[in-house]
Amino acid sequence: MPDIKHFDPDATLETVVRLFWRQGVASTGIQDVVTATGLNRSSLYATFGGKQELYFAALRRYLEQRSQPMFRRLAEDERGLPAVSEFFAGLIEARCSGEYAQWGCMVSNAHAGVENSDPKVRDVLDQHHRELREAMYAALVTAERQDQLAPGADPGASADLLALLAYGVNLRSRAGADAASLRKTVAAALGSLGVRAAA
Amino acid sequence: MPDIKHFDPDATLETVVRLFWRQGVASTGIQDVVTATGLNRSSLYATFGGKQELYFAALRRYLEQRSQPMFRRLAEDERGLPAVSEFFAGLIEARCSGEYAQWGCMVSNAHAGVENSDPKVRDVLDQHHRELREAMYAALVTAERQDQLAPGADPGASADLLALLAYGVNLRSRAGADAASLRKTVAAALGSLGVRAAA
DNA sequence: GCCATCCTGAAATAAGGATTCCAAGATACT
DNA sequence: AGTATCTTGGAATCCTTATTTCAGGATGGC
Repeated sequence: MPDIKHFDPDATLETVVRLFWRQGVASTGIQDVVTATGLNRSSLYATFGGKQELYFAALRRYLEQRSQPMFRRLAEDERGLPAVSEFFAGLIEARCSGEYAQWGCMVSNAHAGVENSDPKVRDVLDQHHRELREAMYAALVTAERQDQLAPGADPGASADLLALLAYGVNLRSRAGADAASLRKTVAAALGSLGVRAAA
Repeated sequence: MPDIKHFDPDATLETVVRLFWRQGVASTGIQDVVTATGLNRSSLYATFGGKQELYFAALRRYLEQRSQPMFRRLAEDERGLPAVSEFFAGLIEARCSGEYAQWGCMVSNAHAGVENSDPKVRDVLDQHHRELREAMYAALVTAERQDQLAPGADPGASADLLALLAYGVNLRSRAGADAASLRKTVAAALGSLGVRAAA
């Protein structure tokens, strides 16, 4: 009966993610998407709908494919503070060097743009924040069980703090902040939480 | 000889600041500026140049009129930790309620957009960060002199941390984060620095 | 091999973007 | 008052935008 798709929607969406991630939604035209994906306008609209829906699909994909795996790894790491330390080390590495250097975080970027006026987008932002905070909280509770936290340190409040700190890292790295100084800042934050600074 | 301007460039620029602050540069058209300021395209271009120059002038004005006064007040406050605490209280208040609620910080927003690809813009972002950090540092050194800091707390590293935390507050508040939870997070951060949580 | 069904390509549409131009009006010095 | 100089309003320019349309090509069950 019908013809089948002549392209891979998933690979296409991944290309679109990178476009919106780097340039934001307002500065990315459909023409950019057409050029980057190599497929046709008609196929784009037929598969994903308009620009707004395309952006939303890309944002969701970023959350699921990029953010959540990191959150899961953090939450399930049983080492406590070293897990948190490693999370930030990986974050800073990814933000400051390699293919995605100075791209920031697509979700963090979405906070600052007009994207966030769409309620569905805002839901994704809130979900991202909630999941980041809870992963951090899980790691800190694990740390507390292993007596890695300074007396009086509250895992809940500390999770909030470290989550916000991650947004700061994402933002500043997009403007070219130095990886070394970001690492030092994170180390200081973790040092103030733990009985001893975590490697 | 010449005619004089029939409008106040300074008041106009303030209007433009609010446009770019709220919507970003990519989503704000010259038509929006014309409508909001009430003046004519010709006058706009003759006075400020094109859109990019207009945005840059607005960004500088934001830094000078909005950010730097806050930084100065923080740096010159002799109370130590209560000065830092009050800085964040005012920040959260301004970001979450009143005229500019959910607008975020124009400089923080610029980090996430394509604005930051302009080297001149990036210089402003760096200057903003440097001045924020140094104001924070000055307040923390004052706090240290008054024995308000926990033993082993480093004012330099803590200044870095609190500066990044401010970006996190700016970002999350733009997406509608709750003022109360932001306050709690900041309180926890300051509590981990001081011998006792500052009011 | 047929045909309904979908995909594809490229052009067409309609709206909006930034920027420029020019004639008309206002100014302040001589 | 005259005039050179600037400002102003509004139209005009040219480019880019998102979205739609449609004719033709490919597909797979019958």
